[in-house]
Amino acid sequence: MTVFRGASQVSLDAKGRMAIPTRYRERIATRSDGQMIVTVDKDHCLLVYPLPDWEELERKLVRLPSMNKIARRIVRIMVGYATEVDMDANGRILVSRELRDFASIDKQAMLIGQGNKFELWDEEIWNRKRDEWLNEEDDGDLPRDLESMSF
Amino acid sequence: MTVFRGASQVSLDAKGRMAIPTRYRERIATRSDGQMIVTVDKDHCLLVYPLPDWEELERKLVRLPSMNKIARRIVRIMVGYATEVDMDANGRILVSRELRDFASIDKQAMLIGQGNKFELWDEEIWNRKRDEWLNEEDDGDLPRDLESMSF
DNA sequence: GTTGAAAAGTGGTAAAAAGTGGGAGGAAAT
DNA sequence: ATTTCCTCCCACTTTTTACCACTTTTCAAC
Repeated sequence: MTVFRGASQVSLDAKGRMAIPTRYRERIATRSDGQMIVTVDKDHCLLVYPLPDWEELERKLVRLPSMNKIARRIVRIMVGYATEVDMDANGRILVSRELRDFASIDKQAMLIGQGNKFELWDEEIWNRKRDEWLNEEDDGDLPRDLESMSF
Repeated sequence: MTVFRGASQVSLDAKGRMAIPTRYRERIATRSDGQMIVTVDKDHCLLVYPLPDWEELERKLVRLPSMNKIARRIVRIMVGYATEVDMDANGRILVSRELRDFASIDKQAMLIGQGNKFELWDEEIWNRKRDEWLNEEDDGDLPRDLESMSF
């Protein structure tokens, strides 16, 4: 299965409409007839899934043990904010005000391909976080597999 | 398998197009029909892979433990920026604005052969860093294998 | 050393594709 | 019933991309 990858600068218009970069459109149209789910992430960005991929994840989420506090919270938030959107004739999706507010997305955003989904960040926040992450990476424990990996 | 080696000064035009040095072209055309992936490195340069080599690495990356923060970040950034490019009829690839911005690449750059991939640096930054690296004292621990190696 | 030919580098252009904004029609709410 | 909000569609603008053409360099032969 092909994966989504790559970073694109995207802009949202006054109505909250966002154009999906062309290189992804055909894949999305094929996979889910343009139907996607947008929800929130604990890092305060948004997540964008083709509908079937979301459904698969959702099935796993709702099966998590209800007694576990952390699991409950994640499920509550992710399922709670999950919003179905459709690509319009111009390849745009409408991102609701609630979701935009959650992620502090105004006009300029970054759409980041992450395998079976996208992350959507306010552009400024993305750039700042990215540089933080790159600078922090030198300390802390690396997973064994990563330590021995050559890029 | 042949490896990429050697440093080449390359220039990008106003559109971000960069000519791959001729000596590499045939190898790339053979290996991946001209398809390559450009992504970012934590040292703020770009990495350029023939598509199959990238895919192999990507498979390893996405298998890293999701719960590990550092691994998550590296994957997020490397996959997040990975952009597919094709050599055009003149042996050039188009480096997107996002990637050029990340690595501060303007007109003049250095393409550094590094085995199965290339590094791409802004020329000025490369020259400065290179001198820094050469002047740095040999402090810190060397890997065992390096200590005992004779050049 | 000079000339010629071929290959590589570089920039431009035109057609096509994508991005963007606006408005009309309809639904929902008050 | 009127107003507001949404959604879908249309049209215009901008960007992208593929192709072409010209310049420069390289290499070889004389």
